[in-house]
Amino acid sequence: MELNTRKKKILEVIIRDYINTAEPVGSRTLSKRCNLGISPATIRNEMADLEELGFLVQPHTSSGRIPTQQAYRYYVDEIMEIQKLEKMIRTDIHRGFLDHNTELGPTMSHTAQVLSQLTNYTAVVLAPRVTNFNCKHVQIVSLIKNRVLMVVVTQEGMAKNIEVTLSQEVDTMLALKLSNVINGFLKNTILSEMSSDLIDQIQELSAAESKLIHEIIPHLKKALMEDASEVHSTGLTNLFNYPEFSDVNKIKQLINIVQEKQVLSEMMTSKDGNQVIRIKIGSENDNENLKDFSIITSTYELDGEMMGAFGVIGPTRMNYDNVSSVLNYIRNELNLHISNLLMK
Amino acid sequence: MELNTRKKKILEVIIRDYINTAEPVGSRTLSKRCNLGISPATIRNEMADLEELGFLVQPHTSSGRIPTQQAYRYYVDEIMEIQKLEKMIRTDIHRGFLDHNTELGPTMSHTAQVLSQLTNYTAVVLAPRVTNFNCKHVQIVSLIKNRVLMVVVTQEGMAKNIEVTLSQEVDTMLALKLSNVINGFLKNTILSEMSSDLIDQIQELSAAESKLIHEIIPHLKKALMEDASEVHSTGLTNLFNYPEFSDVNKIKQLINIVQEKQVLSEMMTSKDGNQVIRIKIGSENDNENLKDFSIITSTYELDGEMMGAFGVIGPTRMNYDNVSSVLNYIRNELNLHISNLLMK
DNA sequence: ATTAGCACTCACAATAATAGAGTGCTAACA
DNA sequence: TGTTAGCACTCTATTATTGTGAGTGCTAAT
Repeated sequence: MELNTRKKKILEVIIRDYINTAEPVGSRTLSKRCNLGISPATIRNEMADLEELGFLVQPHTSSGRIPTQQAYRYYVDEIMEIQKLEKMIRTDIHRGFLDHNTELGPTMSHTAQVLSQLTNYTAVVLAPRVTNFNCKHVQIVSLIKNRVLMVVVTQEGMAKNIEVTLSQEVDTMLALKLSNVINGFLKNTILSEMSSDLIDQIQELSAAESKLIHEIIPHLKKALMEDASEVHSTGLTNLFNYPEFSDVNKIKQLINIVQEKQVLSEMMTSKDGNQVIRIKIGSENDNENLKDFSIITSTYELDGEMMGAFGVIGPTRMNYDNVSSVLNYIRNELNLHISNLLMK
Repeated sequence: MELNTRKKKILEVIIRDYINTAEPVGSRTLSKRCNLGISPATIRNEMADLEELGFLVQPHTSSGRIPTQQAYRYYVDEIMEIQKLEKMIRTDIHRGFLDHNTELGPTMSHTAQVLSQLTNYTAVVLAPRVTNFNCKHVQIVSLIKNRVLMVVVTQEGMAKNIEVTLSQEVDTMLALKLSNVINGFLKNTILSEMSSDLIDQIQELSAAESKLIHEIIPHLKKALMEDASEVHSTGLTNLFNYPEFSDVNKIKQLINIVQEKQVLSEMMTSKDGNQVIRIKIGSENDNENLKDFSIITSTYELDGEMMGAFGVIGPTRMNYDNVSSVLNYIRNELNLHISNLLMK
């Protein structure tokens, strides 16, 4: 769908105005506020056209108009350009990361903090997922009686805990031995491809030990499969300040979204085109609870491999420009710091 | 403060009614609803007295009356009696726990689930804190270059991860050696009392190794000190259904409470008398955000030692009877299952 | 001591009136 | 032919007005 230059300009101004004020935009105020050099009557005509094309709606006859989701989509695709953040803000963010880049956890929660603060929306950050990375080392630690803790360490230096109860008692020495056996296998295998058949080939294992290993492997695989990476969210209450969220039901939806970490995680990591910044507007979201929201996400990488995702949830009347700029910059910062953190 | 029998009875009925309906209670409806055998006029007189004594207030002249915090306090201390839960509910809960008692994490989140479901308020459960327990074992796992993961295991079989960056590279072998050294010390020491002076007495350590140990010990201590145990919360949206929470500001307060896990944790674990069920009503809470809420908490134990806490957050107009009964029973269940889980 | 009766109060709901911002349409204009 | 001024009309939001009902306090009778 192509719009002529003037329609495009008018649509842009309307959207900008509505994003700022949350009030339906009328022709008169519009012509006053931004001097486009055309009269309200002309604007009215154009607006009527835009309404017919599906870009605008009137909440009721004889009120101003508000943008439809289609309008936001058009704005995002055809009008908006991602700006570079101001120099001052950039250095602020950069410094902030330098102060928090000692450990992975703090880096993640700091990212969420910064995101929600810069955008005034709700921020979500997914920590790196351990699954699918090359497993460097598995350490089995005896907890008590027949309960053990398995610590899986990836090539990149990330760790994940898995706690399981086995059929037999495991003391410190046995735990060490089991670790060694499993690590022997792991030298060159991606964990998710590991087969427990190989175990039977080992000679020096007693029947009991072999049985334990057979128990352990599926636990490892299963736990890594369903590995929902940590989800950090901040600024939940930011959204409460926007008039569209004075409705308690919307707030419920929001809370449900943020609490369903599994869903959130899948949604944010699912590939979808090659865009660096992914924008989902209102009903473009599959998740029922997100139909009234927009969500803008991006991902961070290590060696070209996607490590995790982060993004912002807000009203469909969202400041798409600003959020995109922020995500864009944060993405670079994250890529930088994560690689420092894990590979240094 | 002592009230005569009739005043006590009337106060009780008013509180019960208000808890159910959230509407100011008037003399006429009261005398109709519960046949106390006295006329509205008499009730009016008694109510006027109760108001003078600080137990009731009128939202406006010529409306019914609602209980004050003082009234709830009196009700909780002098009127209410903790009932045993119905047999059917008890067995339901018990079975539920049996289905979720394989690991600590699931048990905790299941507890939160059950609590919020049975009470219709917001539930909070603190997982056991590792601090102050006897440390059985520390395993140091090499992550990458100079980053290591320390896994601390307590006598009771709980584990905690601590990730740190050291000044030197640590490989798998060195990690094992460091573990052994530290475990040598730990045999009979509570970790928080461990001194790094002892390290210098060991002969077989190289200067580099000794230096590493000196770096590690403070990290261990610090991490365990500030150990905010995991906080599980559920049923945040339960409260939205009560009329007192149609106000967005109250919701903000609630979310702030639940998100300040550190504060919540300290508040719930701080000792305060010897009560099994601890009830804090409105402004009795120190935390500013909790001034409009009531919170009822209890603790669970292992060998007489407090392991963690759990409780329910709701409006001051809370069903104190029911919540107390539920907490009381859950407490027993938790004590039972935790000991099975950790000691079996 | 209790209660019936009565005048009074106040929040809340329903109704009506008014103002204001916006629209669509028509006719005049460049 | 595109643009604009003018005008009648529409609809919401605000304010004022009124009635209703549940409740109270007080007084006098039981």
